[in-house]
Amino acid sequence: MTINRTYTIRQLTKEFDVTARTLRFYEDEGLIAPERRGQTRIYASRDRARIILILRGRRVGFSLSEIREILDLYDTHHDGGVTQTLHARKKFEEQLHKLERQKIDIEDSLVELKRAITLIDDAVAKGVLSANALHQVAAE
Amino acid sequence: MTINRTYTIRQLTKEFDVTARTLRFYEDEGLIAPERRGQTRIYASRDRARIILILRGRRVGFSLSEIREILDLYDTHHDGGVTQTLHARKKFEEQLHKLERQKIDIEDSLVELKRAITLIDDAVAKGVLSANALHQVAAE
DNA sequence: TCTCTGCTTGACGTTGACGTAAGCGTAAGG
DNA sequence: CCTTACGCTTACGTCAACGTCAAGCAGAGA
Repeated sequence: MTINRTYTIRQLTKEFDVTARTLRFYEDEGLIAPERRGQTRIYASRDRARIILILRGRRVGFSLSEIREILDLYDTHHDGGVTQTLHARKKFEEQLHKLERQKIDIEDSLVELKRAITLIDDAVAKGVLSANALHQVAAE
Repeated sequence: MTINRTYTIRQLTKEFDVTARTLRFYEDEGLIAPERRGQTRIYASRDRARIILILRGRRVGFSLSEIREILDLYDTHHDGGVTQTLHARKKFEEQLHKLERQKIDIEDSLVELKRAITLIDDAVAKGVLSANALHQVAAE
């Protein structure tokens, strides 16, 4: 079962290192929907889980509207018909491919950065800074 | 040796699917510096290589100023002293760590998306759409 | 009671990364 | 010679994702 804790806005801002403005903004944008005790927001575990997804989505380069789409899919595809569900499947696959392409980009960049670093290390070790060798990395 | 072709702005926009405005903007921002024949920009292989780096950097979530920093490092660290060079090494490592963190985020997201898709497939195969099972994915 | 702390709702400001439109130059083809 | 294609600069516009006030309520403690 899901843990049924609740959280204040402050607790979440500290846990995830975001501002309260950000969380309220995500609410305005329909990404989360905490309950209210009077005026004050009361975040449940569900909201917290969504925030985790939002922030990770943000880190991997999804826009908020893309993230909202994914969250909506998790929420609503199961009460739609088969058509809705297959639409959801298609959207999930799109995101999947986007991330796979991005993973390749990252791996390529990692290789390049590591090469640059070893070249620097070699150069420093020998006391020689080879301009040509370093330029190779950038030009390839 | 580096190939010594040149390119018009149009050729590059088509090759990389960006607008001319974008390339001119990158020039204003100091990311590239094509030569001129009169007013007209003439891009060399060097510029093209930089554009590839810029676009890949963009895709993995670097800001243009971060990208400029990296490009500057490739350009200038070898005529600075050892201090400059070690500063460059440090910057490279920072980018490296950022990308490694991002790679983990992406792999996690990939796992999640794949799970969501197989759950959908299973549900559709059985003709049963389990709301609980799907909600698990979002809440974990 | 006063004040402090935390939370709220507007609403305007900011930054990055371009888009878009105006207005002009130039070279080739019909 | 006129249009079409491509290129240029200048400059204002836009959109996302918040930041930054301003002004106010609610409860807890001195």
